[in-house]
Amino acid sequence: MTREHAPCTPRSRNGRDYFCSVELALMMIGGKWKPLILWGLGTRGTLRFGELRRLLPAVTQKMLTQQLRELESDGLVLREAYPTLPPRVDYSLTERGRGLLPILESLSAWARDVEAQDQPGRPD
Amino acid sequence: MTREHAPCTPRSRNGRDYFCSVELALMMIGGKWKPLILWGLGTRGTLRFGELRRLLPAVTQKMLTQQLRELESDGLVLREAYPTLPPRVDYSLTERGRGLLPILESLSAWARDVEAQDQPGRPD
DNA sequence: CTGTATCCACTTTGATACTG
DNA sequence: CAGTATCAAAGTGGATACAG
Repeated sequence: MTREHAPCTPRSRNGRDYFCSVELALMMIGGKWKPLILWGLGTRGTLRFGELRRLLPAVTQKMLTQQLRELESDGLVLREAYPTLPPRVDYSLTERGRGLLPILESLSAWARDVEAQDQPGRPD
Repeated sequence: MTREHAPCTPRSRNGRDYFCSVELALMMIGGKWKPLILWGLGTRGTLRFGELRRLLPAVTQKMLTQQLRELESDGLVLREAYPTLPPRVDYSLTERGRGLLPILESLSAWARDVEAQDQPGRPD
């Protein structure tokens, strides 16, 4: 690590301040349910709102809507609404969102190592 | 993405529930100032408490102590206290903490792409 | 079916003062 | 120097009811 990869200059996005790019990334994926949502959309592809709800029963409707809105406004998730009756809304990952998946997998692998170290003899 | 890399089985750590390993990782690095602290220790090596304070002036003393305690109890940061007068405490990354650095760099690179796309003509 | 709106509990963060 | 204690402010999440 000879170069400075993440300059710590104060910046701001949507009114929230941050100092390094890692913080920005965490602002976008750090919501309580966002990793789960991203993972769901990443592994299953396009999902309707109701399908997401059934996939993540622990998430209340309010939070699911809210987190999806934030993911959408950060350009990670694409929302496509069809003004039919009853209404139908499809959610999927954008290119930007898909670019995050390999990193989430690395994070996941790292965390699974941590779990394995903390609880030896319970490899899965 | 043909395999399921992060099984979404409910688990718990320190009394907090989570469902996938990515969430666990976010629990450990998702604190408001943790990325900054990890980055500081990653790029500068061992730092005393006061050096960290000067490096991160925006972080209050209370928060710095608190986040360091959590990083320590998650095994990411090593705390070495010398009972001298005045007291002296050194902080550094553990092996586990260092394992996170390449991933933080990927996250950082991804976020800088996002910044570049959002604000064309301001590459840095 | 896919949302909003409201209210409340809980948690997190900050400001300030004090200590070994 | 490196904290701890306390209180107040702000943010977050959940339950419930209602709407197009």
